[in-house]
This record gives sequence, C-alpha cells and structure tokens, in this order.
Amino acid sequence: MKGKRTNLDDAACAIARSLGVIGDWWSLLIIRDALAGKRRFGELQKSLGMAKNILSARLQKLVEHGILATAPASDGTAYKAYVLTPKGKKLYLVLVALWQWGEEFCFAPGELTYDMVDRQTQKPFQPLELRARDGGVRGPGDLWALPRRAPKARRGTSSRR
Amino acid sequence: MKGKRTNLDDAACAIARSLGVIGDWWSLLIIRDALAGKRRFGELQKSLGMAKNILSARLQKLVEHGILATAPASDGTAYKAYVLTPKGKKLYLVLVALWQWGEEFCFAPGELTYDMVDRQTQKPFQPLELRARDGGVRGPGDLWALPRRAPKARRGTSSRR
DNA sequence: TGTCGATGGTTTTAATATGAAACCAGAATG
DNA sequence: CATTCTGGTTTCATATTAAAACCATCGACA
Repeated sequence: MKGKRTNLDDAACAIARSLGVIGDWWSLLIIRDALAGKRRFGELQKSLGMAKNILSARLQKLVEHGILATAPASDGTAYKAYVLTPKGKKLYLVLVALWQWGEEFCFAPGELTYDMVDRQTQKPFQPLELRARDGGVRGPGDLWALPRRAPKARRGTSSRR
Repeated sequence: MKGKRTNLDDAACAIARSLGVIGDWWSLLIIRDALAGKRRFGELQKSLGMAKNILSARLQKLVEHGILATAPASDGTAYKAYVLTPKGKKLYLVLVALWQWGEEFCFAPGELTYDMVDRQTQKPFQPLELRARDGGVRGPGDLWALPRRAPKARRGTSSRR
C-alpha cells in the first residue's frame, strides 16, 4: 500500500523479523523500562515522556506479540500492570549491545552520566563477545547466512541429476 | 512539535541514543546488507526491496552519523559505493543479538530457512552471553543503571554538609 | 456515600514520514 | 552518438506520529 510501513513479519531473515516486532522508535525503550521494574502505564509514560496514545498502541502491540503481559497491579488496586514475559526478558542482550555501542560512539567525552553495571557488584559488564562453537572470538566480518537444506527431504528425494 | 518523531539524540541513556541513530525501520537492515558485502545503491535497493527515496534518505543519515562512508566503486566505474566504517561494523553485536532472538521467538518450527554461521567453520555461533567483570554469566535481571558522580569534582569540591 | 482528584486510557487534529511511481541527469555501453 | 543502466530526486496519496482535549473508572477521604 502507499504510505504504509512495509511489513517485515514474514521476512526470511531473523533480523528483519525481530525488527518487525521491536524495531520501532519506542518498543525497546519500553522494554528497557520494564526491565528496570516499571510496570504501570503512568510510570512508563512519565519516564519515557512519550504521548499516551502512542504508548497505548505500543503496549498493545507488545502484548499481542507476547513480549509483555498484563497482570493485576501488585499494590492491590484494580489497575493493571505490564510485565515482561520470558520472551521479552530475553531481549536484554539486544539492549546490552545497544548500550555498549551507544556508550562507545554516541557520547562526547564526559557527557555520559550513567553506566550500565551488574546489579550485584555495581561494576560494569564485560563487552559482549561473539564466539564460534569452538570458543574462538569472532568479529563483524565473520557473519554468514547459510541457507538450510530443504527440510522435508527424505530418502530418495535429494537433488539428483 | 506535532507530527514529528521525538528526538532521542541527546537522551542521557545510551540505548536511547543508539536508537536515535539506528532505531528506525530500515537502518539495521541496511547495515546487515552492508556487512554482507553489498555496497552499491542498486544492490541495496533490490536486496531490501525498499523505496529508493527512503533508501536515499537513510544512506544519507547513516553517512552523516559516520556509520557508512562513501568510496569510489571498486570496479573502476565512476559510481560510488557505501562502506561501513569501524563504528558501523561494531554494530554487528546488535545484529547478532537480534538474529538470535528472532531465530528463537519469531519463527514457526521448520519455517527458518537461514542460519547465521561462522564464515570459516560454517557452524552456528554460541549464544551471546552477558558477563560480569568477574567472568560470571548474568541475566536480564542483573542490569542496572548507575549514575556517575559529578565528573568535575576536585579536592575540596566534594559534597559536604 | 458522595465528591474530587488520580489513573489509564481514547478521540481529535495538525504535522510529518513513508511508499510507490514518475521523472531526470550523468555514466556506461555499443 | 544513441541507448541503456545507474543512482538518485520529485510528486503525490496515505499512514503514522505527537500533542492536547476529552472521558470513564478507580481510590481516597470527608
């Protein structure tokens, strides 16, 4: 269609699919705040400083995608809380990767006012590392997308010529 | 302003800043393709299937932000190529995190047609791990944002009451 | 128990961003 | 020198966004 954002939901690439779900301006920030313990609509809205209608739409989408779930508020009131599902929590590695990159490249010296630290030790984390199965560290040039064999292939169906 | 996307460029949070730069529908996909070796405008446009004006705008933004740079095409023609800078290449960890998450949560069984593998061994990578400085593995609940002390503090300037 | 403010949204409106297609200039090719 | 290919820009219709106004329900409290 014309002004409609292209739908990435059934791309073959896993990156594209992920972005189809959480690849907009706000979703990852909502997840960041949820991970930091913010659960209520108003809390999120104030912390993020975003328009309420947009927050509402995003929360709905994240719930639909099983990243957030609604639960009764923990303080006994009838209001509801938004909590991360296991699927949502697993996005923390994306957040860490973004944090480490942003920290390195998006701040002038001295401008950074927050560090991301381990809650227990209050010390920074190690930089993430990509490791091959043999344990060796790999870099940006080592990524490769390998097509899978046709999955339904049984005896006698394999490519022959 | 009214219909304008809120500017995240000077947020205090590193995640927000990162998203301000590469947090839109297309940027990370462009970077993925660039990492896969695609360098020419047409190549990118065909591979991504996106509108040319949007690609043009995104490339411009990525160049402005120092993630891509333009270079003369390698085949001797007068056309230009878009290549990742070191800053851009370092986004590979974000891509890997998104890939691993998407692979796990965004595909029906058997639907996945590509694996992300180590170029040399053609075998999958290990899942990324978040490690504290002591080497221990940490999870989503261990993230913490620690405010930095005021940086300019010298002798005698410290908080006293 | 009735009122009043807080909470959690939805609706409306104005502005901007997106996508598709048409258009165009310069480079390559013959 | 003509023709096609490449790399865009322009135009237009539509979608998405942000801000503000609005509104229903909940909670606190007199």
